[in-house]
Amino acid sequence: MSSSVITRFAPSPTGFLHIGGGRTALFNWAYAKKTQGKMLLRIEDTDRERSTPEAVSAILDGLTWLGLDWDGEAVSQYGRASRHREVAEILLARGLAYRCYCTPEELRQMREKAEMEKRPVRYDGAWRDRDPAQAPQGVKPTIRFKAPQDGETVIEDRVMGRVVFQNKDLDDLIILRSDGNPTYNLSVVVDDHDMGVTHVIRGVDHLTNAARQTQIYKAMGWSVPDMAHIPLIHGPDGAKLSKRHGALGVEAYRAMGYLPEAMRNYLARLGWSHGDDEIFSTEQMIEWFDLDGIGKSPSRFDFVKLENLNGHYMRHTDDEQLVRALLAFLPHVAGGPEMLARIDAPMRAKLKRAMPGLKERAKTLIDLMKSSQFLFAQRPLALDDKARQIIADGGVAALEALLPVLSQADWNAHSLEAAVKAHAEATGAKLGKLAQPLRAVLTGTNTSPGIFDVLDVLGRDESLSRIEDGLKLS
RNA sequence: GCGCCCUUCGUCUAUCGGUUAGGACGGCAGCCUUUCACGUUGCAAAGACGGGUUCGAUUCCCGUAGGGCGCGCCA
Repeated sequence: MSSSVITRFAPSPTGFLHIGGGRTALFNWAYAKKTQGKMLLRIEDTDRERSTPEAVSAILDGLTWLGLDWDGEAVSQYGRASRHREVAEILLARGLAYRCYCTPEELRQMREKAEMEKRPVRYDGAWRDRDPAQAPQGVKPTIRFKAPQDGETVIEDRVMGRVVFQNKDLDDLIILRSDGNPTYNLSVVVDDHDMGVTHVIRGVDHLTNAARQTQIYKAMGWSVPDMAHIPLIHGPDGAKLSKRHGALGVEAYRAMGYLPEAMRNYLARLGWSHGDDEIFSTEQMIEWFDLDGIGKSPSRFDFVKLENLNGHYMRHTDDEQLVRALLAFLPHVAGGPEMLARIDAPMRAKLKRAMPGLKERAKTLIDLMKSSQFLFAQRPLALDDKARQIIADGGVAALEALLPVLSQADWNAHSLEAAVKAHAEATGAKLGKLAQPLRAVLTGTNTSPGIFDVLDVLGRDESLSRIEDGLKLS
């Protein structure tokens, strides 16, 4: 009994994997995992004009980065064209399809006329019942599906519910182009059937196609898979996703410093819910995932929330893993390779030791990259405006007093803190008045991890030298 | 224009006829504090509108408005 679930992700390789596609893939993947079924990957490359191998690898990379895998080899839809043609011929032979000799130009005029007269834009079925003997010379025909003209086509959608289309609103679509290549709606049906797909999970933009595809399934006598049409993701302003918003390839999210596990969590929560649960591991998501939990309304992409979630994942990632994530991330971001070049073994060790303080303050890997700069900085440090202000604001005196205190202390965060606090008490100085000047000369900025951790990680020699550099500034 | 779909705090959402309409992000205020964060406490914030059905509607039905998707020899 092989009643197990088979889903598929079927992107067309005309560009990168955008965020909506990523979520569709995630849902297909999660559902397959949840049911211990399979998720297949099929590249819908029947449009030879627009499909590119670069796009195929971009999509594969994107999926891989997101942590989504698929069963078996990615299937090229174009590679199955002869089977699609075969099915078109079967339909033709059974009288369920016919040759249409309209030229593209004629069709264009038909559409324009309909639009001008404010009539529905549909193929008029000119060749549906016409004698093929009347075929004009020199026109290569297309093959059109002979769609039912009466009654209705019903889709029992797992997300949208029961959706009814009147057959009179659906015209005879072309299933085989005049050049002999199949079109999308035919290919999808044939492939999903042949590949044993049991559940089709895709964007609502395919809802109308679902009706036409259902008609083809029925014409072939094939059983129709379960369908789940998920709502689209809009930009933050509610409008369509644009380049400025979320219509970025998933690799752009990688370059923005988001962790794949955070992306998975965020994307899952966008349109799908399991009660009030907000943060869950991928394992938990798989366990909980179900088509019933998918909402019907479109959602907006919210970078702020993504950032918050990402920050949560960063804080909860262990130091060694985060160092690795950062190192793996650097090649993908501007300035990253240069930074990577400076990270030798001792520097990597420092980075890891500083990580607990660093990750507490970072929402993205970009933040981490920036906030760890002080570790790599070459003496004498360039101070930013705020750091200069602190030095100018009585910072020099504080540093002068602190220098002997520090140089006599044991060099670890605990002892250094004790020494500085004792000094503060003895002199009546506020700790902040001592910590900020130290932060300024040690990091060149006014924000950093806890100052005693900074001293510790930097080490005695480097720290004292940076302080002395600072004293020379005045 | 035609067809289909959608509509709860600013955003993501819970609710599957009876709740003070809950949670999360963000916002505001406080606490914590060596900066920034983190953490923590509290506050403000929603059922598009109009009709039904019902003892009772956010929830079911109809309409209106708004939004989205589709209408290719693209996928």
